[in-house]
Amino acid sequence: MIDLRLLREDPDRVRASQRARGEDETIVDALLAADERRRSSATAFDQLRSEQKSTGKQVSKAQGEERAALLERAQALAADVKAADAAQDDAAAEAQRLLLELSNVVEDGVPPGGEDDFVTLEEVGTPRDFAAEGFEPKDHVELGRILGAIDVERAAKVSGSRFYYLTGIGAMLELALVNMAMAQANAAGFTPMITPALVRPKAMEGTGFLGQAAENVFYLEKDDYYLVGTAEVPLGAYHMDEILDAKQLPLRYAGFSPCFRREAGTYGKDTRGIIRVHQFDKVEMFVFTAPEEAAAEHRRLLDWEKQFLNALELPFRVIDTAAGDLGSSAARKFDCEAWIPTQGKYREVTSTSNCTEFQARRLAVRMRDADGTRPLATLNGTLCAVPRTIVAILENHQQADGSVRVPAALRPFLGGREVLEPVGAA
RNA sequence: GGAGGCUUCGCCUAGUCUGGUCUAUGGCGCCGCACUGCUAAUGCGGUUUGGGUAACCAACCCCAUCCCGGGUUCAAAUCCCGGAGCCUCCGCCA
Repeated sequence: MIDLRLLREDPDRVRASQRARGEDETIVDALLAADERRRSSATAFDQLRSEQKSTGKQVSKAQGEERAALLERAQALAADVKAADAAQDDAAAEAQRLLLELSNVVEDGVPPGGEDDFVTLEEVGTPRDFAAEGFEPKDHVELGRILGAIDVERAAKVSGSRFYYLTGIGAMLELALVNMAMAQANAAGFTPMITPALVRPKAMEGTGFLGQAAENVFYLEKDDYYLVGTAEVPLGAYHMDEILDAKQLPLRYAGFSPCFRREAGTYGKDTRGIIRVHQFDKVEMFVFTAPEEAAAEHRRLLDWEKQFLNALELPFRVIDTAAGDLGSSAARKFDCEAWIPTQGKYREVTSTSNCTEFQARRLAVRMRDADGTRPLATLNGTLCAVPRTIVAILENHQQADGSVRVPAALRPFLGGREVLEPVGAA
């Protein structure tokens, strides 16, 4: 949630932000009115309650007729207080409901527009020229079959579409990538974490996934649990309702978790292979830091993402996502998109968001320093989303015979292996 | 799944039986000040969080907050009901 003081003092900025996102801007005025009602009803309640308390105290001291009179007055007050309390609760709930609907205020410099209006910040590496090398690149599904690494057909039998088995070297490849990512994160000062994948509604709502993203969330109604779509949820909620000492900031966590996504509204998109799946594993970076540090930390997260992709020798580009394509919690988002040879385009493999104080307010995570107690900033970034990284590695490092070269940095995590060799058909 | 115990202002804790003086006790930690020939000891003061009010900052003041939500009552940390979390034991289980 955003700062109500900002909303009161500079509503135009919030309106402009909503407009840039392509979201409802009338909510700003509705919220301003609701906040006004909340405050006036709270003041009314406070006054009545104050009178009730002092009257109650007099009752305990009074005797005889005076006591009877006070009691009568106190009884009347009790009814008034009850009504005022209910009115206050209603007003507060309405204001809170609207506040939770409002997305984060976008950072200055974010490109306006929708999904296609991103700005490319840089291109790293050069896509291979397979024509010049004299062979047609195979896609990751074919390579996965040849290598005995990916089985989507049997996954469809067992779980339906958008599922996969990683088999043999494919399974080993996931473990190697995860270990490599964790090693890099640990070296950079992150605390490795293995997190819950089922969370309570509060954690989901606090991190901002029950708004526009809700349709992509798996929910276990019988138990009132949500399946997380990213470790961002359990990592962000980790310090829920806590006040962190500014001296221990920034707190950097690298969480490994399964991720579950319904992929509603993506019918027909990426139906082949493991680009878009209902379940995958990911190593996610998450940072709690002072708000004034957030923008710089965002760049650092991007640098760590680039470091990982560079270590895997993948050609990629970095884009500055347009306002309309931001998640509700994010003020700014950078995506790294790896080159996918058989698609002839760049596809998102990692993403880093600066959520400023938005999530921290919802989760009640605060910091204490010389300036007192105040909300802090949260940021997140993908270090390694396993399936898409595997796709990029297989396709970019494939050789004419269907084998795949292992990038040097990954070899120590694969027992020194330099090439993934085709296996006989299963 | 069954039985029991527990949850108080960072941590530990008193208070709950017997409702009002709880405006919540004490210790630890932390902050400030004083003092001693030094960053130790001692003394004094402060230290839940949120909202409102106020606005240069702050203080003062008011309300809420004793796990959460209801209820009883003029009045609830305290009594009643429901829920959550943690712990122990039994059962089951990777």
